Amino acid sequence: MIIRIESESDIPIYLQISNQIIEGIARGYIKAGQTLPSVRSFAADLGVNMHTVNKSYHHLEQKGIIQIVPKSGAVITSPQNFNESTINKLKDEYKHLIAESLVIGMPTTQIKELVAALLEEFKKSNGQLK
Amino acid sequence: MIIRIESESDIPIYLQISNQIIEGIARGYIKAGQTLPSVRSFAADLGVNMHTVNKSYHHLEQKGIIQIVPKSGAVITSPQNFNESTINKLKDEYKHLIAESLVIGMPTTQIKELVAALLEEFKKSNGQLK
DNA sequence: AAATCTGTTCTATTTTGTATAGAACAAAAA
DNA sequence: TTTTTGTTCTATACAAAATAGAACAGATTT
Repeated sequence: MIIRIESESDIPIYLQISNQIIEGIARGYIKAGQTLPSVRSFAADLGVNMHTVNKSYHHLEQKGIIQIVPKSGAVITSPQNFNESTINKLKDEYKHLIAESLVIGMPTTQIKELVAALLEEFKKSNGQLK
Repeated sequence: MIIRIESESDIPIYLQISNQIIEGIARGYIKAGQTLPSVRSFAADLGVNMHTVNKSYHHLEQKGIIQIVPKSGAVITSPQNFNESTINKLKDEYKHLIAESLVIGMPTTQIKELVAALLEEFKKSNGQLK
């Protein structure tokens, strides 16, 4: 799995890492039970600081996406027992994203089509999706 | 239109204001051609600094959602001629949001239903939606 | 015409977030 | 036993966010 860091981006590096890991899981490049690289080796690969990768991992753990085993590694968790607040935050993000789409003039049909197309794209990469 | 600021939130105040204005437009509470409150009066109402509201307005102007007329006011623009980068950023946000939803185990049907339900909710508030 | 209100611009300070750096610790793995 | 692991600590540097006060010039209201 390839991760690209854009230093010019307005998105913090630790979030760029988190987001691309999430996409990698959704696409099936990494699967539940597998382990992420150590913070030191990953940082060396990406050319960033160890603490930046560490922050990214803890960000993913807070979302319930990975589990950090002290002195061992970061393991992708199975999609289960995720907390309510994570789901509510996601729903709020959907609400705001749809609101903005409507405001800039996207028709409802186009929004539905965009979502359906993206879901198809992920399904294409990851056959195990429900 | 009522706007609530949560000081505990990790979302910056100026973004909370922007987001709720966008939702207000999507819901039809404010319509194209109408004017937003002055930065000073709005700031007084919300209990925040004038410059924070000013930042929010300029953020909305950059998105093409309002037009700031110097020495006059901030006017809601009609949904037209939006730049490509705004749309591409939106699509990227949809992609990441859907990826995260899939990772925490939401079935594709549930994602589609959530989007459809939110679209219905906005339609219910705003009859003029396409 | 005068007073008020408007967004703008400027300096200034405080707080928080981001990113890097280096060092040390204790436990797990090789 | 040596290496690797995540963790913790101090430290620095920079940027973003939020507040504050003042002043300006144009628009609006009285």
